[in-house]
Amino acid sequence: MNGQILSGRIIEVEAYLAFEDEAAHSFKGETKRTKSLFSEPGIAYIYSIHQQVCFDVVCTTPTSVLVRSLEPIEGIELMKELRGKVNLKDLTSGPGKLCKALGITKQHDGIDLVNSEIYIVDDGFKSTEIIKSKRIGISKAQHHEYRFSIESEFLSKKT
DNA sequence: CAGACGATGCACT
DNA sequence: GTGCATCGTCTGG
Repeated sequence: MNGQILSGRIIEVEAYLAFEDEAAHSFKGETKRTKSLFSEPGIAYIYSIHQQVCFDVVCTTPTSVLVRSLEPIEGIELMKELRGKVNLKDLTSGPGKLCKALGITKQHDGIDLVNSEIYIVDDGFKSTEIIKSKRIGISKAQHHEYRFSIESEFLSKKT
């Protein structure tokens, strides 16, 4: 962003299935808001909730993965600037937070995540363990264990 | 147009 | 852990 690289390691995600998942936005069918979900795989689905925005990666439409938490790697100072003065551990520890920290807005909704200014790469990091747990912050279908996180020094600092 | 809702963040206990 | 502010989007009239 602005010639500055902002990067972070994804340490927590949640999966949202196509139609059998009552909590997914795709459950009620396509709307103006969810059109990116039904568009094509490999793009970003960015939606607003309350005063925040959340960032999804569309898999097989309309199935998506919500990026819940990030470990800041590059551009930390700029992230702090974008977020306002916050502690490092709070910089990207939530869907809305990480979007603001990375400068992601709704104008990025539906963009290609391979050839755009926002992209995901494999940094070769091998997690020792994938932690599976129940999803958080939703009112429906909470029993599904579609929340996945990885071991991280950053994560252990939080707790 | 009015009303309801939410994949949140923040302050507080 | 709990409660609430707050606003874009969806739905119904």
